[in-house]
Amino acid sequence: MGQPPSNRQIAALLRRIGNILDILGENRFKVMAYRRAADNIESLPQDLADYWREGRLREVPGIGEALAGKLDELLRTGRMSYLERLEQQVPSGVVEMLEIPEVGPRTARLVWEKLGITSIQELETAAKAGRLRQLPGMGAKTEARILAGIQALARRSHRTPIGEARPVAMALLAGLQEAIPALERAMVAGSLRRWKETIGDIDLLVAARDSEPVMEAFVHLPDVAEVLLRGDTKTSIRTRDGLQVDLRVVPPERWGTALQYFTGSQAHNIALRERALKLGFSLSEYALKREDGQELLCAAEEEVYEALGLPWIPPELREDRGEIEAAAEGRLPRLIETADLQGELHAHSTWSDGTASIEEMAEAARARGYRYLVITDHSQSLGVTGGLSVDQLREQRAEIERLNRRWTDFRLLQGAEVEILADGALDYPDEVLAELDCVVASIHSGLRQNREQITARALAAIRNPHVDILGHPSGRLLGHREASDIDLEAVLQAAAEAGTALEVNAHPARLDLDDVHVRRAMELGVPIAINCDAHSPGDFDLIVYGVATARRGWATPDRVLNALSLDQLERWLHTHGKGG
DNA sequence: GCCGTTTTCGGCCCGACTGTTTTCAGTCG
Repeated sequence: MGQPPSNRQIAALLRRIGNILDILGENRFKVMAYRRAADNIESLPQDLADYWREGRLREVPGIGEALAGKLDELLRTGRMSYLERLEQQVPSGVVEMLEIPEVGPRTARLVWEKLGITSIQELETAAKAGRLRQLPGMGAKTEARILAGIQALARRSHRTPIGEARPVAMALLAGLQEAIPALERAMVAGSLRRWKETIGDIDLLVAARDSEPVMEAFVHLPDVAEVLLRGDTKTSIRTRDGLQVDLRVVPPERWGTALQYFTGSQAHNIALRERALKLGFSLSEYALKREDGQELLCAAEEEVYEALGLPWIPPELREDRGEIEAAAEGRLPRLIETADLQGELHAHSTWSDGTASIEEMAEAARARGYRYLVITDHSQSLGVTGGLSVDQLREQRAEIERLNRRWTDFRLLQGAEVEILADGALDYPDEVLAELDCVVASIHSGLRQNREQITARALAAIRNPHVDILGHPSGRLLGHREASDIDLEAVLQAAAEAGTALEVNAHPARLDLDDVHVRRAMELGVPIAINCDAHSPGDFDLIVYGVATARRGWATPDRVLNALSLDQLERWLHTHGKGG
């Protein structure tokens, strides 16, 4: 039997069931149940197949008796007969239509039944020929919206990495503030405020008495390519590079409820509203409403949570992954903050593929208030990066020692980003690694090896007593390269045993470990290092992305290596993995 | 479909915007 399906594949199957049921007009709560289960499975840190093997499927939120039975069949046989039956009832092209913005289950079913349309291609042809407007409840405008939706889908079907979306959002906010200097408050909300690794669309929130001038200024910002909809409280535009941006304007006295609502996530909000109902409130973006209709306004977000008997919950945690329960029980973690960080453990210089000298990198780190910086240039086998030979490594040591005489409040350490070779050996011999202060071991080649091979490489590195940190463990590049097939659960278990740290690479194209595996690292007691993998002084600014990812994984400062003081760090580097 | 500090049955978040509507359906978040 082949490999069990991944969580993502299973989630996709359940979403497919949900979509087909939706088109067939099934009970919407049943549809939602499939989608909710899919979301929950996708955010599990371990393979669902592991839960299944241990008979713990029902422990996953959203999996009840019926779904457990279907998943059991899938994991036993590789098939799900229920889905196969459903697929015979609706052509796959009709299901695909749900991907089109503006097209939902009703529309998909309508064009299928009335016009016999069974693909996005046919839908486009029919729309262009003006045949959709003949359908009941449809007109020329709807037809045009659908056509625009099909084109938008072709232009941008994927989510945008946060590193691309965030600067766009900041520029739009700055543009608004410039156009309306008297703007009371303006903030990013939505998945961007939660620091999700990819962003579907950008949500902006503004407090103002009069929304009209704000909306007017917004649609005339230079980056706006198209106005999708325009109302009193909500306006949506598409930017020139295809990002959708929603702007909402609320009166200042309702800022708290509005910010809470527009920050999401949807799952968090639903859970919060259910809690509100139990307490006799109805919660919306405008107010908490009592059963007698009386409104309780919240100008600050804290007031919303307080009214529901909860402490304020950091946006990074708002995914309905247990944060509401933890808040209710006073168990919210004290999350790591950028200000906790004392140094950087992964930085390159001109000795390999960095753009700045060791001295420039050190001064930049020191200027940020860091107390230490580990220089980790590439090892010899990575030719394209100018990896260092053993001799060069020793020359570099002299340079670092010379520079260190300069400061009393700051220290350079010598490390290396040593390549984990295709056969699992490290790119420097042990006696060379032993001379280094801090060793980051990473995989840059052979990323397409099968699961056993690539996992074995990582495990060998983790168990080498000279290796302190496993760099960017999954090897993914958001939007460019999928994660390798590495078994991260095995990696985390081995790291817990060996006392080796795992990196949370802060580069917004990596964010690797990701949030759910950081969470698992916290459960297992695995230390993490939040690293910029800096190749220039400017890269130190990327730390915010890494800290946010760690926070999304419930990371606390006591588990973060570079939150240690220099003394503590040196002690840790000296003793870990050596039985000390 | 799931789920339970009232419920193993009867609930299941709440509202904006648009278009084609004489009062609402569909989509979205």
